Amino acid sequence: MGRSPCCEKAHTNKGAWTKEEDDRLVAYIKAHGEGCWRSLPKAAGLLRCGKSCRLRWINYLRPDLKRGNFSDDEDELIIKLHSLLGNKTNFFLGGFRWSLIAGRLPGRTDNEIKNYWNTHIRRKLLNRGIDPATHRPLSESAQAGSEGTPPAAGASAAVATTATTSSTTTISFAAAACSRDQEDSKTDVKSLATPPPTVAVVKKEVEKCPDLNLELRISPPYQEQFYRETTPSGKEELCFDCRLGLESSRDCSCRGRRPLMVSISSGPKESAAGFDFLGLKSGVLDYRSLEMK
DNA sequence: AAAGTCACCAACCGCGAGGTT
DNA sequence: AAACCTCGCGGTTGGTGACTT
Repeated sequence: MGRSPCCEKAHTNKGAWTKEEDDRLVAYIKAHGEGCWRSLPKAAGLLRCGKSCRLRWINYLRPDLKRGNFSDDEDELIIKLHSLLGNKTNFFLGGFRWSLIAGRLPGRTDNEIKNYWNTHIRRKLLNRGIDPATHRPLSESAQAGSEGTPPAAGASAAVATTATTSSTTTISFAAAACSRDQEDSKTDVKSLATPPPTVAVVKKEVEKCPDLNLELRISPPYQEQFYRETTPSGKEELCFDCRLGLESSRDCSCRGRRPLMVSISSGPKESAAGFDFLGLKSGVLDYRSLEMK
């Protein structure tokens, strides 16, 4: 039954990696590619656990990693995403948070972002009087906590908890007309996460007027969505919030210039309309309501 | 200059989901 | 079907350098 353990812990090194170990790991992965972490240490001549090799590669040795300080834009992006994705209790994203945020920050790892959050952003938000966990004013969060209200997952920009009973929680999303759902349901695709490019997972929707659609579209960050077409020959840059799909945000600075949302199934031009963050484009996710028993 | 404190971040740990035998 | 493994995740720890007293 089963397989043998991934490594014999008694015979593995721990702690900081040496230059030689790094070189061996890089050379091996360059020659054989990623994966098979279990057998990699032995094959590469490393006295390390496969798990440790994977971590070292992903967090430090990968050639596409961006080293150095976070820019202000990255700061704000992390805060917005953290606010949007909430904590691990976020019901539809499960335990994912840092990895999703990392997916929107090319060259950054979840571990790096997590560390940065804990050391910089957390303090920054506290200095602004904002609770890092709930993204609400500290006083408000304290009050909510004392009333026994669980902290909002922070997805206020896109998700609103509208009703709670002792046994059922109903969470409503931006409404979409049911008739449109039915017409469009066979062509809609949704994006929830953006791991490295090249992977595409698309599942066709078959249900009519579903309460919750969890289809996934995994795609590279879409640069085109930073702009929208204003004329057949011209494009206008979107504000930071719209790039994140937070066009309803109070901070949105291009509100007045923005056209009405176009049905995402209107054809190939849809992508030029932008506003598609994690598939939370209004009208894309047909989460009219979801009940959690 | 030495001691204490703080900040950073690489690495470890434990867990859950999903796959394999 | 059950046992066991791999992978990938978030939380946490510990080493180290910078800064302050």
